[in-house]
Order: sequence, then C-alpha cells, then structure tokens
Amino acid sequence: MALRLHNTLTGKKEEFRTLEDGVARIYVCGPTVYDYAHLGHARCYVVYDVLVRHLRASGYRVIYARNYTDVDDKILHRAAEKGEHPKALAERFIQAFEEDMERLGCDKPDIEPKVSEHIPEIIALIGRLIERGHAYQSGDDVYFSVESFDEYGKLSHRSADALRTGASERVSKEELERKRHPADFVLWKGGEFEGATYESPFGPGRPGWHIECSAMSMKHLGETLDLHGGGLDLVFPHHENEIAQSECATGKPFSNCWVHNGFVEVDKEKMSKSLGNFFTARELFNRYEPEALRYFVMSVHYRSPLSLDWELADDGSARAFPSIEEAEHRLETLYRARERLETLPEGRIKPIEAPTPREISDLEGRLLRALNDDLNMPVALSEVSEFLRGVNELADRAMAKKGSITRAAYEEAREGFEAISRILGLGGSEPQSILERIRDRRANERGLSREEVEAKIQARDEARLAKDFAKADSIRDELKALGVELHDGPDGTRWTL
RNA sequence: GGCGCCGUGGCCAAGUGGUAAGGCAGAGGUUUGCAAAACCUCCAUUCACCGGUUCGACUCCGGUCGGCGCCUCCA
Repeated sequence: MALRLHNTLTGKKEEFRTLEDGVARIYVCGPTVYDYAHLGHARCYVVYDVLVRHLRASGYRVIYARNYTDVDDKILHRAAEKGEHPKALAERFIQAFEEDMERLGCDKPDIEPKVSEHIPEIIALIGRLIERGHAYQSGDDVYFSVESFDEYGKLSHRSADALRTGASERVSKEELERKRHPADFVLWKGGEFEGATYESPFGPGRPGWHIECSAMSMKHLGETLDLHGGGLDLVFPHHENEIAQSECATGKPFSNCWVHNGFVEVDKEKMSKSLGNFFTARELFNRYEPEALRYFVMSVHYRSPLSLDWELADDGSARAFPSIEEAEHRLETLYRARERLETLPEGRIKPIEAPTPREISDLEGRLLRALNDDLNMPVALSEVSEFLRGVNELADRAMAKKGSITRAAYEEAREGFEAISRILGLGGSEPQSILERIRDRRANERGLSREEVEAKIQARDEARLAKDFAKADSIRDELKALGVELHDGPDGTRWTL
C-alpha cells in the first residue's frame, strides 16, 4: 500500500509518486523570522515532520528542505523598531525557531536555505524570466507578468481575470500604474533598504517575497519537486506565484504534489500575527510539555482547522487550554505504559509459545497504514491508544499472581514504542524523567513543593506501617484536597497531580 | 461579488456508498487495608435541516439554515 495525499493542484487524493524511484524531494515554506514561532507554525512543521518520518519509515530517502525568509519588509520594520541590524534580528529568531522545533520533536530538515545566502540565484532566475519575456522592469522594480502565463491560477483555482477586479480595489494607484496587470507581483524591489540592499543588473534593491522559494528549491532540489508544502494561507498568492515564475523559467512542472495544512483557530478565528490572537510556542511550553503540544497537533487531521480552546482567568488572560491538557494526559498514559513494560521483572517474561494480542501486534504496520491515507494522524493515535491498552493488559497479566507473558509479546510491545517514537515522534524520552517533570511543574503551579509532599507521604507510610489507617487516610485526604493523588505500589508510594 | 471548506454522542475527533474508530467526561465491575493507577463492561438505530438518486446514504446530487477561510502580509 502506498501513500495517498490530497493534492491542492488537482483537489483530489492521489497516490504520492516521486520522479526518482525511492527518493522524495520535499520543500516546505519556512517562517519569516521576525518574531517567535506561534502555535500555527508549530502545527505546520509538526505535520511535515510526520510526513517526512512516514516516508522514511516507508523506505524513501527523503531530502527535506525548509527555508528561512530572512530578507523581508517585516524584518526590516521590526529591526528598525528595535534598533537592531536586520540580519542580527533574523539570526536571533532563527535560533529561537530551531530551539522550538527541537522541543516539539521535529527533526532538522536536511537543508535550511536562507534568502540572504541565495541572492545570486534569485538574480539569475529573474534574469531568465526577463529574457523569456515573463518579467519586465518598471521604474526601479521588476515585475512578473501574470498574463504571460496561461495557467496562472491553476493552484488556487481562480483566473487572472477574476483577480483583476479583486486586486484593483486593494492595490495602490502608484503601484497599479507601474504594473501591467493588477495581479503582477514584484520579483525585485528596487531601492535602498537599511541593512538589506543588494546589487543587481536591475539596480540596487532586494528580492520580492515569492521568488526566493523558487530559486532556493531549484538550487537544492532541482527544477521539479516531488512535493511542496506549507500553510493553507500560502496557496494564494505565494504558491501560485511560485508556480508561475518557476514554470515560466524552466518550462517544467514546479511541483507534482502540493500539500497545505489547515489553520489553528482561536475562538473560531484564524490564529495569526496580524489578528494578534496568537500564542507563541514558547509561552505554551511554559505551561505544558512541548511533546503534549505535538500530541495535540496530531489529534486533528492536518487539513482541518485545529481549534485551541481556552479558559479565561478573571483578568482576561488564558488560564488553561483544556485540549492541550487532555493531550498531556494522553502523553502521560503513553509514558506510564512504556515505563511499566520496561520495568517488568525478567522472570515474568517466559520463552513460551502463545499468540501475541492483536493490540500489540505490528503497530508499525498499523501506523503506516493510517498515515498512508492522507496522513491520518488521528487514526494513527487511535492505534496508539489501542496499543497502550494492550500493553497495560500485558503488564497486568505479567504482574498477576503467578502471571507471565511471552517473550514474543514483550518484544513486540517494545518495538511498538520504538515505532511510535520513530514515526510519530512521540514517547521517545526517558519515561521517569518526563513524568516527574510534568508532575513537578503542576505542583509548582499550585505552589506545592516536592519536599513538602514527600514529607507527608513519608508520614503516611509510617502510619500505614503501624496499621494506623485512619491517620494514613487523613493524610491522603489532605493531599487529595491539594490535587495530589497517591499510588501505592510494591516499591513504595508514588504521586501525581 | 468570485473561489473554497466545515456542521458526527455531554465535549474533542476519525470515517465519506453497505449500515458509526479513538480519546476525554460519566455509570457499573475486577483489583486494593481503603484508594489511585491499570483492566473489563456499558454509554450515537444515528451523523444541522428538507427533498432527490440508489436495493442501500453520515457518505452522491439539489436546496435551506448555521459557522469559517482565501481573494492584501500571514504557517
């Protein structure tokens, strides 16, 4: 069975095919680095991370490129505001972005090209477009001529004519006068820009927004990509323009498959910087395990809106995010099951023959099958849920009086966790440390110290040892009132909240 | 105005022509000194509404209502 993906270009689910057998060349539009990544970015890059992991697990050699837009108006504005050099500002946010991605469990792309390091390629591409009659110089700028490309609009399913009316209302008079068609877009913006001026045959200036991705993807991955991805908001105009300029320059299809992920919404509205209703990844990391955010993102199909619900505190700030909280609880369930499996006494695992429970068997195959259907991550997670139930059942069985399990089932369960970690990027940390980190963070939020709780537990254990259950239970009730749950086990009492 | 998406149990969320995955919450049980965790059982004759096509529709077609997105920078 092969991967089927929804291709924006055709509007249909299609089998994913690559130009070169067994090699997948993928380009994803990266962030413009003038601010911290928000949950929308997190979602997007988690989605493509899972796509890449899935392809690798399916045997592809993947070459994954994701750019940094480090030359851009917004960067210049922000830099001017902060009195910082644009390049320094961009570098600062690239660093922050890389930290955030790592915490989300996203593998580093193979290639991370920056606009500032591809100016010659961009200039060459613009030159090629002028030569072929698809671009024209007007004043200090160079524009792409939309009318020179018959297929303009094929990705976003609209016509240049339809755009004429729409665009003319929004484009300034001066700009309109410089353009032949209102939908023409700038390839080279002439002028002097503090900290971002480049020499070119068209005069000093800097690249327009769209041309960078064409130039960088062609340089690193070739003239035709197997897959190009990005947020839904990039379909038009960004990706439409990428197609136009690339295909006009090369005469070849730019990308055979286009994948777009849906938005993150807050209160039914798209989360975006321009609306100001965004939460940065790092502010959410302060309140939840980054891996819980990853789980949360994966709980919804990538093309559907992901709505972030929140509970308000009295002062109007966000008090809690219930769905991320739920994801964090699921993550704890995952790690608890893994820990139980890994700490089973060797003597309970027997080299006997018996069928391995269905829930445990071939989790990797089940995950790949789920993801093969247009990267259905919620179904993959439902497979994980069933697997975890199977693992707990196994652990129960092993720990029952005179209980034991087969070596085969034990090994297959371990392989299951390995597959979850490798393919979904979940559950790969050391269970005890992550579980304690989550617990201690929650305790901290409630003003509880670990020492305080553990002292009370010790007092209760002494009471229990003395069979003074009334006292032991009163201590437990006291802790329960604080939100602390106790779990008595063979090797002592553990606590969670 | 043009293009497009969505409406599934108390909540979240898959499915998209053959009779509703999974999770959270809830109820009962096993286990436990009692709990918690874990496990077992139960929890939508029904998929916004109205028509139509079909042997059969949550799934296809038409309409209605409700919500959202793109057409301008945005993941």
